[in-house]
Amino acid sequence: MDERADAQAGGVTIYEVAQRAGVSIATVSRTLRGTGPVAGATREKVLRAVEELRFTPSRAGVSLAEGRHAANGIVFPNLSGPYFAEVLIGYEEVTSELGRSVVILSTKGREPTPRGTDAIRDAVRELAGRVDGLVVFGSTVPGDVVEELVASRLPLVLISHAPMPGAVTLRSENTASARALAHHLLGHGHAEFAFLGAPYATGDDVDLRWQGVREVLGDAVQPVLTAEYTVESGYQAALRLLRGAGRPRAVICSDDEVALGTILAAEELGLSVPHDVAVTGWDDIMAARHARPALTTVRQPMRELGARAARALDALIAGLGVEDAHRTLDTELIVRGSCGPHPPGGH
Amino acid sequence: MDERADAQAGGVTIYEVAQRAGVSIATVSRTLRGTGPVAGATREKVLRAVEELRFTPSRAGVSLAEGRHAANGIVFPNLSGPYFAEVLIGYEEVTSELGRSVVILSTKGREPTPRGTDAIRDAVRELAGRVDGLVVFGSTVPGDVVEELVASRLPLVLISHAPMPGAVTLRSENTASARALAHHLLGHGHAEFAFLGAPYATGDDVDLRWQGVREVLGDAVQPVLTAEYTVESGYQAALRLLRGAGRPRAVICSDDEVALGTILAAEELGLSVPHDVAVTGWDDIMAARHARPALTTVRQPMRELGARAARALDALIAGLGVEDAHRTLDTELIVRGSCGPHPPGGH
DNA sequence: GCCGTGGATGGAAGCGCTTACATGCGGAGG
DNA sequence: CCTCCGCATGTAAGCGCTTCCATCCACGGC
Repeated sequence: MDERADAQAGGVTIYEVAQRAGVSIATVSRTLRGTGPVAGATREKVLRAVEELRFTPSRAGVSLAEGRHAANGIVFPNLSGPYFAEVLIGYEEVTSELGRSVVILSTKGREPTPRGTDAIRDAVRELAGRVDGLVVFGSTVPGDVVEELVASRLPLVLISHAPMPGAVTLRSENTASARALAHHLLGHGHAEFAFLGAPYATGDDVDLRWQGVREVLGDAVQPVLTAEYTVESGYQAALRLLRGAGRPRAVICSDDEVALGTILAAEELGLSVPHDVAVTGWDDIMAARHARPALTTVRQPMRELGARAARALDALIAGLGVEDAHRTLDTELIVRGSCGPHPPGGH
Repeated sequence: MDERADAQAGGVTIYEVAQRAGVSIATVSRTLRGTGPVAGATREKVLRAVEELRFTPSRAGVSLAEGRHAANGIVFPNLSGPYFAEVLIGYEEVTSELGRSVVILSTKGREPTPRGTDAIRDAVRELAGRVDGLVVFGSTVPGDVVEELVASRLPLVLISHAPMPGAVTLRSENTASARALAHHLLGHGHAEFAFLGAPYATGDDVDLRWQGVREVLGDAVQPVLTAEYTVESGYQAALRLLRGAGRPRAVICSDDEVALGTILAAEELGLSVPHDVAVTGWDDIMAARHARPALTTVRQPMRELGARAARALDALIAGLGVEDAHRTLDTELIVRGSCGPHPPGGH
C-alpha cells in the first residue's frame, strides 16, 4: 500500500529498474539471475529498485531470450473421473517442484479427427508451442499427431501407450493383473462372465485387460461394449446385460466407474451383489471403497504414474538419458465384497 | 514421413518460411494471421512453404510482440477430491473454447506463508507472469498476495471469496442452503447436532455453512474440527466424536468427503446410519450417490462455477465490463437416505 | 614505477514475431 | 497521356530479456 500501485499488468521493464538503480540492464539481469559477478553495493541498489518497482521479468521476454518456456504440458481426454485427476495431481506436484509450470489440455469435446484440419491437432500444436515437453495419454490423440510430435523432437512421454521409438512410454500393468483377477473370480466358483467396457483401441489399457481376462476365461467370458467409461454408460450397458437372457454370473468391468454403474443397475433390477451377480472394477478410485458392497478392484498407482511421467519428461528435457524408456508399474488386486463372499478370517 | 523431419523443437522460423516462399516475413505474418491484404498467388506460395517446413510460430515471439499470452491461469489448493477437479473441468472447457491455454497451479504442499519470501507467493507471481488473467480459489492464497494481484491490475476472478473491489468474485450459495438443510434435519425429529469440519477461515464456504446451520440450530449444534476436508480426516474426527459421551443424533458435515468418512466411522463403531446417527454432506460428488446409505447433501454447480469464472475472466481481459461482479450461484438440497427415513411416497 | 590480471560493468547483438510506415505498381479517371 | 489512388509488398523498429565481448579499474608482483 505504501508503494505506488502503478504496476500495470506486465508494465515495468528491466530498463526502468536499471535506470532507477543507475546501472545497465545487463547488471540487473546478472544480479537477478546470479550469473556473473556483481559488487555488493551494486547488488543492493538493484535489489532495492526491483523491490520498489515490484519488477517481475516478462515471461515472454525471458522465454524468447532463453529459448525455453519453463513449462510442461499434459494432454488427457477429460477430467471427469478420478483417474486422470489423480495422475494430474502426481504430475503437477513433481513438475512444479522442478520449477516448471503446467499447461493442461483436455481433448474432450473436440472432434475425433475425420480427416483434415481437426481441432485436436491444432490444440496440441498450440500446446506444443508453449512448453518444453509434453505428456500425452494413450489414445487421446490421433496417431499421426503423435508422430508429428515425435518428428518435431519435442520431449515426449506417453502414458498407457504402446512402446514407441522417439518417446518414453509409461503405463500400469494390465494383462497379468487381469489374469489374477480372473483366477480370483474362478476361485469363487463363478462360471459365466461378461467383460463390460470392451476395448475400443487395440493396445490401450482396457484392451490389455480384456486380453488377460480372455486368456484365463476363454469362451466363458463375453465382451460387452459401453459407450464411455462412466457410471452412466456402465449403468445403461449393465441394465441391458443383466436384463437379458444369458445373465452372467460375474461382471468384470473395465474400470471402477463402469462397475459402480453396474452395481446401480443390479440394484435397480432387484439383483443382489455379489449374491446374484459379482462385480469387479479397476483403478481403485475413492468411490470404490465407499460403494456397498465395496468394490473388488485392481489398484493402479495413478499418482505415481503422473509423478514418474514428470520426472522422465524432465530428464528428457535436460537431455539426460532415461533409464528405462518403456516402463510398466505394478498393480495390486484389492479384494472387497463385490466379487463374492469370503471366509471371515480369510485373506 | 515424406517431409524431412528436420523440425527441431522450435526450429523453423518465419525467416525460413519467407525465404522459401520468396517473400518478406511481413507477408508471411500477414498471410498467417489474416491481417492486411495478400494476393492470391502469394498466399499460395506462403502456405505451401509453411506446410513443407511444418512451421509453427514461436509462442514466445508472438507473445512478446503481441504483448499478451493467450493463456489463463487457475490456482487451487489441490485436486484430490472431485470438487476442484469438477470446477477445473468447467474452466478448462470454456477457456480453451475461447482459444486460450490453461495453466494450473496447486498450492498443496507449499508452505502457508510464515512471513517472508514464501513459496506460494513466488509460484503465484510466476504464474501471473505467464497469463493474461487468473482465477483463484478463496483461501488458497494469502490475503496480501491477492492484494498484490489486484494492485497489478491483472484480470482476476476469485471463487468462494468475499466480494472485493478490483476483482470479480463468484461463489455458490451457502448460508441459506445450510438453513434449509438444518430445517430438514429438524423435520426428522433430530435434536442434538454436530457440525463436522468447523471453519478455518472466516468467510470461506465452510464458515458460511456453519453460520447458516448455527442460525437455525443455535446451541443444539456443536462445531467439531477436522484436520482437512478429506475422507480420512473426516473418519478420524467422526470416530472421536461418535465414540464420545454426548454422541450427536445428526452429523452435518462440511462436505461430502468428510461425510463419507463419518459413515465409515459409524460403521466401524457398529452404529447404523441413519438409524443411530444421521449424516449429511455437501457438494454432491459422485461417491455421495454410491455410498450406502446414499448421502443427503447440498448440490452445488461445480462445473458451472468454473465455466462462469472462465467467461467472466475473458470479459475482464477483453476490457468489457462484467455484468455482475459478485455473483452467487444457487444450490439444491438433495435428500437421500443418510439423513433419516422418509415416507416411501414422499418427496 | 610499470605491466599483468581478474573482477565489475556497459554495449550491443540477437531471440522470433507483429506492425506502422514507406515504396512500388497498375488501372481508372480526366 | 498524365495523375491519383489503392492494393500488394518490403523495411525496419520495436516487444523485454540474456549474454558474449569489450572496456575499465584497482591491485599485486617484478
